[in-house]
Amino acid sequence: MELAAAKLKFIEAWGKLGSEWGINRTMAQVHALLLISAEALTTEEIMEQLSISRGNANMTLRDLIGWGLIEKQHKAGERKEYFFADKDVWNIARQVAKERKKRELEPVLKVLNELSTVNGDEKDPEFKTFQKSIKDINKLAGNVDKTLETMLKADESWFWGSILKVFK
Amino acid sequence: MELAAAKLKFIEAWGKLGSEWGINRTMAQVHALLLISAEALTTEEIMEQLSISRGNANMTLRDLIGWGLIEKQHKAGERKEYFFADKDVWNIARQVAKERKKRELEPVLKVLNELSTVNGDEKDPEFKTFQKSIKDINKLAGNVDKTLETMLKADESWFWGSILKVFK
DNA sequence: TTAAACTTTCAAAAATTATTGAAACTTTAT
DNA sequence: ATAAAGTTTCAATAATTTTTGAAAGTTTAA
Repeated sequence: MELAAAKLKFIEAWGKLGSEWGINRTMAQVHALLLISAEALTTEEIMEQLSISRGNANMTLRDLIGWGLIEKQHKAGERKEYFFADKDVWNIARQVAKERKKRELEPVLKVLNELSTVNGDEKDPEFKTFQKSIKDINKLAGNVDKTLETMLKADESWFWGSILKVFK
Repeated sequence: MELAAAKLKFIEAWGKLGSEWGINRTMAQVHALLLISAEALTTEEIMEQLSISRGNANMTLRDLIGWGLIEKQHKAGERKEYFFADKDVWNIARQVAKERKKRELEPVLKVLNELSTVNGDEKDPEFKTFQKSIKDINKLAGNVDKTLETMLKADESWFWGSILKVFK
């Protein structure tokens, strides 16, 4: 396979994975494009390579900056803005984990904690079932949260080394 | 808060989380409803409690069975089908992990492996960048895959015990 | 059989989400 | 000042995803 074809295939696969996990397809594709580009790209170049409009490109780039996955770059003597992606895959994973934890896991943990204080008739099977499910989900979510917390601070080789060694 | 209000709140929160993670909101809500119900419910009851149509309820229940999260139950001397959810939260987590691994992670790993065999000019920065990103993502995805593989076979307390002990 | 009870299907409609593109805005150089 | 270069906004449109509901299908009991 040619490099050009391989790039397209990667961009497509990354976009599909993103959309399956609740990340806008275009956003995942722009990220993929920048991730495999040696050079920073302009909005024009991104628009052209992915056949998307200026408005879409602009909003998507803004979102990616908001996710901490790409940055603007200014080249000396040039008006245009260039964009480049952090190429460190472990940083990317941590950044995504950090944002999704904050935006999605934490609000749910908050609700679960509220719901675990609800009290009712201990003899009512409906109440008991509710209480147990909430408690169990809360425990699981708490463990996920702690693991993510560790991941956010950890060095890649230490993190996987520790996990995979235990699991052998 | 009343049990009834708490149930609604949980169903809403679970639906929202699902939709943020690429799972149809209604499917997550039906799952939530069955998870906190002590008794198995009929299609009628689910339709009524969530205000959804018969067609939607039927398709969603079929999907949930496909994900291995709920089962049909037949009560002696009754025509109607009842549905109930596995209440073991660790089983649920493993079942979701298993399905998403199969449906989403594995196809991506396949593409990444193909892409890591692409060859090109070792002096071309574009090629080098592509190659390195693919290699790094592949390694990360492989580690995630191994961890999920362990999780699928593991007992809950052993799994979290091992992880959280290492992380202290 | 047949008819009532129940389940499934799927084309059409509704709802949601993503994208466009042109106008407004900002910055820089002269 | 002003005009060119570049960026941002957002209402309108398009694409996608979800839901409906009625018809077709199935099962059971009499």
